[in-house]
Amino acid sequence: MTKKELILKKSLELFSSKGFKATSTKSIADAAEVSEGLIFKHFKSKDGLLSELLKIGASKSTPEIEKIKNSNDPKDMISSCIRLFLNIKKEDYPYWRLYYASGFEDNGQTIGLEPILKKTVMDAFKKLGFVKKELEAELLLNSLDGLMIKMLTINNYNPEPQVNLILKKYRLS
Amino acid sequence: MTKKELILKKSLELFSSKGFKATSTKSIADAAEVSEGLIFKHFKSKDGLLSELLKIGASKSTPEIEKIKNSNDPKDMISSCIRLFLNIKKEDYPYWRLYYASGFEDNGQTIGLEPILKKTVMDAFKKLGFVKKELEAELLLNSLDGLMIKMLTINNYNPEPQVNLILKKYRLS
DNA sequence: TCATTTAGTGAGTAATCACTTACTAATATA
DNA sequence: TATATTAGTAAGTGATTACTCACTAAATGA
Repeated sequence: MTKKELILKKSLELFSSKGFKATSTKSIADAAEVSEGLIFKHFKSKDGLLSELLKIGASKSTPEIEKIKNSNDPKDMISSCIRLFLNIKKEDYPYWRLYYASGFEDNGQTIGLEPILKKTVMDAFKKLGFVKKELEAELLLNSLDGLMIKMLTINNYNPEPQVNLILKKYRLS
Repeated sequence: MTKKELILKKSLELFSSKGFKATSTKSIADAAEVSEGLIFKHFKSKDGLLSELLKIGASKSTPEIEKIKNSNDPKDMISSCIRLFLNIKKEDYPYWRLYYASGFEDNGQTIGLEPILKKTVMDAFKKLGFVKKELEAELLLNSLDGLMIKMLTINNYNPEPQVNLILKKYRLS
């Protein structure tokens, strides 16, 4: 692992556990066992380091989300939205925690899965003949966001029972 | 309004919008137009100020939650849990935002309504003959938490359509 | 009335903050 | 091989941090 990768790894850990503001560049340098200056050589600023992390995190989930979007059977699509959570690797939790936490900050964009999946889920509900497709899509994504937050904040939380219950509610299991 | 109350008011605004760590005691003093020292006279430390705010916030929601807990008809109980959101005053949003955001920090306790309402909702589902009462309670509270987060992070978000949809799903409207 | 507590201030404090600079060592490229 | 770029560091920088201290003014209570 290069020193640059070490900085990314340790800063992700610290940002996602202690918070962005509460993590000093010195504490990152100490954790990664590099000089503080190197952080600024590679990422220009603390904010630059954060956005690099968010970019990496986004790129990790993009392929799976694209796969969902390209599904043409609406039942499959909704089902894989719900199952999405089961496939998130433990090692990627910090990225998601960073993403969700940033929604609570100043100028934070909309939180959660809604901006990513709302249109997709709405289309699927429409194809399935739901009348209030927008409300239904929102309800599903709100439930999934609530579940996601439990996964991210409770240690060793197992989302599978909830996932199965939701699948059952939508008659998809 | 006393200067102490002014400190509480302004710090609540700043903590809930910029975040606790990102808000300096000087910026609070400036906003409240008092000397920085006065903050420490009244609250001993920045952490002391935060916990005072969380205490006040909790005391604001306690009466309503107690009322829900004391309801003996399970349908009423679940229905008023869901309706709870409609009664939260806009002026109290910053308290809730503080509460939810703190769940994302280190050592943050469990997030959301679960620790407050899970037992109550579980009992209600049991009385209504639900088999998987725990899972059902969790699902409902997850949905409500997801909704709550939208309310807290999206400006002028109106929760009423979602509340009505959820009530309908549980045949309570 | 007089002593004590409380409210409030302004000018500090050491520590920490994000970031810079001047520099060396390694590596790539012509 | 000569040159330029990159990786990396140690020691700073001024600004800001939470917090303290010595002090005054006002309120309170016996």
